[in-house]
Amino acid sequence: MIRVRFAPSPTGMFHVGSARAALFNWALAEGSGGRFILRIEDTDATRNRPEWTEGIISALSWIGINGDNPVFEGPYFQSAYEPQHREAVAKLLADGKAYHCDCTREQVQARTGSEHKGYDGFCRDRGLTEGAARFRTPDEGVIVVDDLIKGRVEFPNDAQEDFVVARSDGSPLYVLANAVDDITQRVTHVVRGEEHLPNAARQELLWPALGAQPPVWAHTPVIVNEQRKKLSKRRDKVALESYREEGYLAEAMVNYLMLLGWGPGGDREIMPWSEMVPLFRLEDVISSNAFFDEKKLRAFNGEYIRALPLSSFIAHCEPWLEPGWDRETFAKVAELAQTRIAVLSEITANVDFLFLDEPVFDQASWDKAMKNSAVEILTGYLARLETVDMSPESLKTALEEVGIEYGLKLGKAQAPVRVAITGRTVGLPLFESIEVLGRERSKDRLRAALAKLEG
RNA sequence: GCCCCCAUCGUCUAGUGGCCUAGGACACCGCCCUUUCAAGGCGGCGACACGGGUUCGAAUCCCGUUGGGGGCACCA
Repeated sequence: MIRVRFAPSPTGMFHVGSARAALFNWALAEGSGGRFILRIEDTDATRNRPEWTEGIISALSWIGINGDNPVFEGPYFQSAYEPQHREAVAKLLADGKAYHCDCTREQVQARTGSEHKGYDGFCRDRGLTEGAARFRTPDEGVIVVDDLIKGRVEFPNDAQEDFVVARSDGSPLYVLANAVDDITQRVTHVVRGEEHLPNAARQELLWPALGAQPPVWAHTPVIVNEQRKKLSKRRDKVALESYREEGYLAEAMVNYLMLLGWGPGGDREIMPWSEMVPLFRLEDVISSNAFFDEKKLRAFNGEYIRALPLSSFIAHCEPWLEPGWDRETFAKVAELAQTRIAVLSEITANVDFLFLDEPVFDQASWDKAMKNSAVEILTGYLARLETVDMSPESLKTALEEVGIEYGLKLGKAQAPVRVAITGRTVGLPLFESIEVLGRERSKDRLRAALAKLEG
């Protein structure tokens, strides 16, 4: 049985690159009837807060990775396994596969004459009983990492230093703890970001030294920004939560993320998770870096929004509607808004005019629409609004008639009315908007606009 | 500096020696539809980094160059 793991360390936010790695693992596990193990690597006390762990769990859950599916196992906490990590270090030491070293970084650099040479093996045969524990690496030959995505990768041993597996105080380091946990949790496939490829070389050595057969490796390419640099929290929008808060649908996010480095083949890109799973193969993951294109994500999100049943669309909009906004009124225009937004947060700008006492004021929109015969159009339409039937068709005919008087087609004549009613130059179909707004409120707005124009 | 990875339209990709006049999607540009804006329909622009091989034949295989990227902690 295939057992994969996703092993994030708790930081302040959940990275979209992590999300993709998690999805690849999840797809592999689900598609093979295997297990997906969530392991929180919380051994660094400085980056370890309960709410961060909860953030990871909730972010994973949002994209469909949670205990509702029996494929899910965990979460385990790495800190709970420290005794085993120490035991592993002790065994390595006892077997002569690791040795103590008390060199400082400065001493090593002084001996090698370079800050790039790495450790020189000075303490290998000093028989120390204290200090950091270093793993003794082979002096010649190559380490072979057979990677499902990268292929056969060779690391020359003469470029591999004796790396530290435990600090002087005995606390284990990542490369060791990670391997020990993977072994005890019987992980068969390690699927993670390419930045870990160098770690794979060292772990390829560690696993046998710990009496285990190395796992199947698969290192996914990095997700990059427009400068082709790895997405970083400092420069780029990388938090999965921020996309969620903007109104991206989980299904769209998942679909898009899966397509970064992998494709179902054929000419179809929009595809539900359930159809992707049986198609997913690590061997098909592309091995070059991929740019995170929010424009395309947006387009996908728009597709998913439009595909929503109306009632579901309305439910999804709920978090973006102000508490005082009447939900029945909103329901009347929801369908008109559905094809007009690509992220949920955009819903407010489309419907706010229905709920505010006055429409928002936008100088650019005002200047663009309130010129030429604006006063005449507004005045004429205001008069018609006294008696016209409040149906979109009649409302439209009435405006057309006013327009004809001044030699304006509907496209021109509607502009000042639209801005008077909604405050904006673009938006939902005008006559449906007026119908829902109501006769009196619509008249008030035309009057207010006229007052402003003449005052 | 050292080790490693990568290289098809601007972007994500299809392509695994002949099916390629290189396909799709996003973006962009037109046109249609149209009360604005979208949505939708139709069409357009646009790529095999370069140089050598191998082969009857190379986007596909090999080598080199160039260009990008990742990693080099008693962090994870």
